[in-house]
Amino acid sequence: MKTQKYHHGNLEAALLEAGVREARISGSKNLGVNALAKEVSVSPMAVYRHFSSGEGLKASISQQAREELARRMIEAISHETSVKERFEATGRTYIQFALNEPGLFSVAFVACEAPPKREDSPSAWMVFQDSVLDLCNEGLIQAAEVRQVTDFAWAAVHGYANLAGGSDPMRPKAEPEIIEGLLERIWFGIVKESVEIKK
Amino acid sequence: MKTQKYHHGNLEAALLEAGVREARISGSKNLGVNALAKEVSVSPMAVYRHFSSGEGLKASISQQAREELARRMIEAISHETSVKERFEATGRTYIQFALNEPGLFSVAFVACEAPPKREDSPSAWMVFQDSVLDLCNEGLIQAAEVRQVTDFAWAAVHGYANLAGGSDPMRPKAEPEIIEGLLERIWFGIVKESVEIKK
DNA sequence: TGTACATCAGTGAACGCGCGTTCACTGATGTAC
DNA sequence: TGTACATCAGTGAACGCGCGTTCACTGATGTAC
Repeated sequence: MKTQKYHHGNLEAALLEAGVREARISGSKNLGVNALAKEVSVSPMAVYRHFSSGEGLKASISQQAREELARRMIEAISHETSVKERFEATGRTYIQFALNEPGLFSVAFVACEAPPKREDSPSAWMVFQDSVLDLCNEGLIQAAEVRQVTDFAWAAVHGYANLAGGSDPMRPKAEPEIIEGLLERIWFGIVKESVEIKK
Repeated sequence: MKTQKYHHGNLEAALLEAGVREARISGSKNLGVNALAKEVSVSPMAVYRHFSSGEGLKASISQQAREELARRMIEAISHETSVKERFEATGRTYIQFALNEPGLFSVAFVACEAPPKREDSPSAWMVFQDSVLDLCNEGLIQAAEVRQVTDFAWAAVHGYANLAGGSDPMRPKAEPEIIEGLLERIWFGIVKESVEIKK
């Protein structure tokens, strides 16, 4: 890892690593070309061997953050069995990610003027959608509702994560029972029936 | 308005006006001290007579954007009669504001290191909360649920506004029926019962 | 197996620019007497 | 009603800094023959 020879260093990975490390600490503040080049002890120009522009670099770091989120969601899902629990685990993990890693979360959804070099893998959106498709397979929602349900649940979780992790004095409290209450209300919005009736 | 004399101009208002104008066009990109001072044909130092720092100026412009949002929500509410319609009008207006004024919306919730000089007036959050309190007065929700419901509905609407107004290729479609579907699902999450049963 | 050479992946210095902020200073306004 | 003077609200130039990007160049690697 420390073998920073003149040549043949895995500079791209090192830049992304440094970017993620910086993102954790201070969000999207210090993700510039010169700053990160200095961080990995490299000339600024070297960055352009691997990224088309500073925006491209930022976009790839943002992607790293999203993929980390996706991995945590996948990990959380693996511990649950019922489709409802699996679905709620994705939302809970999403919110916890935003609260535990505010810098990384803000970078994950920062606006970039350039696209990343490849598609997200794993993709947090796909993980979310898959858990909705599972609800569909179980007959809890109809196939035609999949897109609507995904958008609704994603929006509610994403909005809560943004607001609770923000600095507004009126922001929602980030307490477990509040989060569970939110997930419960999302569930009502998904199945459109009260749980008691469903049972 | 054009009386830009040496002295006695309402520079503070002019700066905020220019900031809002710039925010509409390009979000939070060009809200710096030097840029806005130049925009209103004034020396940069003059800005510091009215704002403690560049961050303070940005915070006040952000506040202007939030207050504009709040005014539109109030206006929309005034056309509705039933509490449900009034509530949904706030959410619909919030989303439409984000879609029609993406720059202003992003500035409204941009992170600022300094607080604004006064409280929001009108406050979008208060408008939202008031419409939830109306639901409570009508007996549709319990008093103890007010905070939970406000957080849930605010999160869902805010998240949808952020995602739909973003640049992600997987973002929700910004079509009326999608938005109405979202508002309907939020309503289920609020009352926790299907509408048919309620009637 | 050795060598010539193209290519790759970096160096190091510099550019123009806009940023937030500060300096000493000044023209206009308001007020006390 | 006039005047002296404090205060207010600006000017204009400059600072140090970090930004994205570009220049010509070079050390290391890989490959054809």
